[in-house]
Amino acid sequence: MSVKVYNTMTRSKEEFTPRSPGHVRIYVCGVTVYDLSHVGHARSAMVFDVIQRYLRFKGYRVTFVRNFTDVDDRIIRRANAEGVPAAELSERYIQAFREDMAAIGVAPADVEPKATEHIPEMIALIERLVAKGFAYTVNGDVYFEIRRFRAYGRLSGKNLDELLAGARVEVDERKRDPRDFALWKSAKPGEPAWPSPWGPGRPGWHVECSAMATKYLGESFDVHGGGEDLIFPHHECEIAQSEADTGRPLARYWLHNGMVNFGAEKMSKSLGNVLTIREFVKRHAPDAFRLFVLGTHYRHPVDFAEERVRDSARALERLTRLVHDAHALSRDPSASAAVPEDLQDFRARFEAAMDDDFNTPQALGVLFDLARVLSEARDRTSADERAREHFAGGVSELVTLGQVLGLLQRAAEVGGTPADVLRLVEDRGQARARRDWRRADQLRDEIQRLGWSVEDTPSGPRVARKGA
RNA sequence: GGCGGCGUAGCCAAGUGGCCAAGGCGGAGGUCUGCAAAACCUCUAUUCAGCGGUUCGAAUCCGCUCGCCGCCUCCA
Repeated sequence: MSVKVYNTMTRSKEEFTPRSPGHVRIYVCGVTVYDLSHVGHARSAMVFDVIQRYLRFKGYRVTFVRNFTDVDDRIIRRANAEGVPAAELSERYIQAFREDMAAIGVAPADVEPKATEHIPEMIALIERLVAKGFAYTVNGDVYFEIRRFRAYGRLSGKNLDELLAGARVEVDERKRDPRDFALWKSAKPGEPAWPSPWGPGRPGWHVECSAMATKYLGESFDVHGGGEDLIFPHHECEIAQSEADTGRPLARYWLHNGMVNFGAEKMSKSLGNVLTIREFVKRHAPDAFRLFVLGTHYRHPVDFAEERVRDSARALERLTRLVHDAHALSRDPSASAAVPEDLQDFRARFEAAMDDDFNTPQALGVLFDLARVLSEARDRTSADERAREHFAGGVSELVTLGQVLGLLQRAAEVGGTPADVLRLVEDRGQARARRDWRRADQLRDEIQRLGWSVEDTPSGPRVARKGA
């Protein structure tokens, strides 16, 4: 079965075939590191994390690149306000971003290039564009001349004349055309600057991605991704620069994730309606966010709401419980049991959903269908050994498929229960046997204080880490 | 104004020509139970914003109407 992806460039679903058979090269626009990242950034990162995971699951080798924009007006402004060097500020937020990603289970990219470490590549690209007549210099600035590149506007479906008509673009007398964009900005006092053929300055935003993507993935790679708010002008400009330079398509497939809305409006710094990832993980389990995000197709907008995340957390519990129960039943949880024949259909359904432009809501439906079957199977496990094996095999399949979506990672690696907790559980069992309910309830409270929960089931007490 | 998209049960959300319109949350009933909680089982949209059309057949295609959102400016 082959993967189909929706390509923004052609506005249709296309069969996915990487340029090099078996090897997928992906570039995703990362964040500008001038502040803490919010759940909108988290969604984007998570969407491409899942895409990347799925392609690996399908047997592709994947080279995944996600950049950091660490030189930019906002970084400079913020650094000046705080009285620290821009490099120090951006480094702080790169660290924060990495911590946040780890907290929500988003894997690091294979390469995470920073703009400031690729200035020579950018200068070289700009020089080529000047030499080829696509760019011009004015007093230390370099601009890309939009009219020289025929295909400008193709990705975003913009009509060049209408762009001009609507022009809310800053009027800058030095540009030949208001729609031209900066490749190189000359340094003003107090700004970080690098030497260049046009004098000291810094790169424009769009040129970073072109230079870094090409450096790590080649002139023409497979997937270029990012939020849909980057389609114009960012990705449009990247295409113009790179393709003017090489004459080859920068990427074969352009994938864009929908926005996160907060109170019916797009979550965004400029609107001030953001929730940082940091703030979020204080209140919710990471997997609850993942389930929440993946419950909507990646191209659609999603309205963020606490209540909705809590719904996801409840749903998630049903899955993690199955995993914990399988561990409790199995002598050797690391030995993954064979997938029972009657459960093999689920993987096919899961793949069919994911093959269709990464339809995670449908894939989750398959996981919950499997969970229902497993729940019934669990009820029979106390009786016989074969039922236990069947259950264990089914749960291992649930974990395998869940991990493709980045779910159930922690639940699956849950180790033993600490001895002190086990002792309390044991004591409580004895108290219950004596019908000493007061003592039993005291012990339950104590167990909960240690961050664990205990529930009584027909087959004995069930112990679990809270929120896992 | 230009471009793109959305409107499916109380809430969220798949489905985009033809088996009973996935799945989750919530709700109702039941099993289990010292209590509590959980879990498990069953049920929960004759109907897909509205109107008209194409078709043997439409939530799915076409047209119109209403409502909502994104991009066109820094933005994941």
